[in-house]
Amino acid sequence: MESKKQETLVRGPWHEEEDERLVKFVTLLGERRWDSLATVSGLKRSGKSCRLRWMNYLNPKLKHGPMSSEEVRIILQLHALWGNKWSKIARRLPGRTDNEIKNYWRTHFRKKEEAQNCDKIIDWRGNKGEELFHKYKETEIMRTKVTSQEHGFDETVKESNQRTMESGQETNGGICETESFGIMNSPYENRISDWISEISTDQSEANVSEGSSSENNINNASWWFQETRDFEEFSCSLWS
DNA sequence: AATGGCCCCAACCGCCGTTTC
DNA sequence: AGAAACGGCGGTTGGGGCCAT
Repeated sequence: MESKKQETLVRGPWHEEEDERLVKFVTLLGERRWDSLATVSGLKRSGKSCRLRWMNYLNPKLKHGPMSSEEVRIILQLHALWGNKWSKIARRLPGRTDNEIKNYWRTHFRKKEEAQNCDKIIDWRGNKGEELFHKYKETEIMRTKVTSQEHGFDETVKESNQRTMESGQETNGGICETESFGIMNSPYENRISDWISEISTDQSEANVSEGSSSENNINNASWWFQETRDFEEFSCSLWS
């Protein structure tokens, strides 16, 4: 039974229609119970796969674009503090995913660290690579002093930023300011927004236009949907 | 123009902790 | 209380695209 279910699952890259459908159902049902969502949506994907696609790509809160030097600085500092705790680091970088940060780190820093044994880094982006990496190593040393993780992070970064300011180097004064990063208004985000507005303005159309299986899926969804929360609440939790 | 190597990143895997029944 | 389902996490892989030759 389980193996038969596995056989029918689609794997590999997502197609546009799948993305649209996933966005539609996440908007409707919320970011939870991914297995149920996968079943109900009619997507031949595992719940895990749906969750991953949403979390790493489709979520409109995500930024899509190159890392800013400020983000890179934060990644370096936090990696020095926490090591490969990508999800933890990602929580400090609104709009960035653990996967993205992990990939970024591996691409830009891991080899350099290995190759140069932490002593020096080439100017990887034609701007403050060496300075950033120096700060990273500084912070890494400071990590050894940290006893409480959460407390340690806050205090260490404050100290680090304080020192940076005192030495007259450029800073924005702290990690909290990443909250103010703007979401890039890419064509991609516009498309997502379009899909979402389509959903919220014409949900009934989905029942009619998407064929009988989808109709059943949406009908199946409604009972579960009503059991949990109303649409307003979902909207708030998702998009605010 | 062909091709081989490298880089980047989306997606998958396996494990583990948490939640639900 | 315990089993099953679910969700989160870090590591790994595979393929597409770019670039040098």
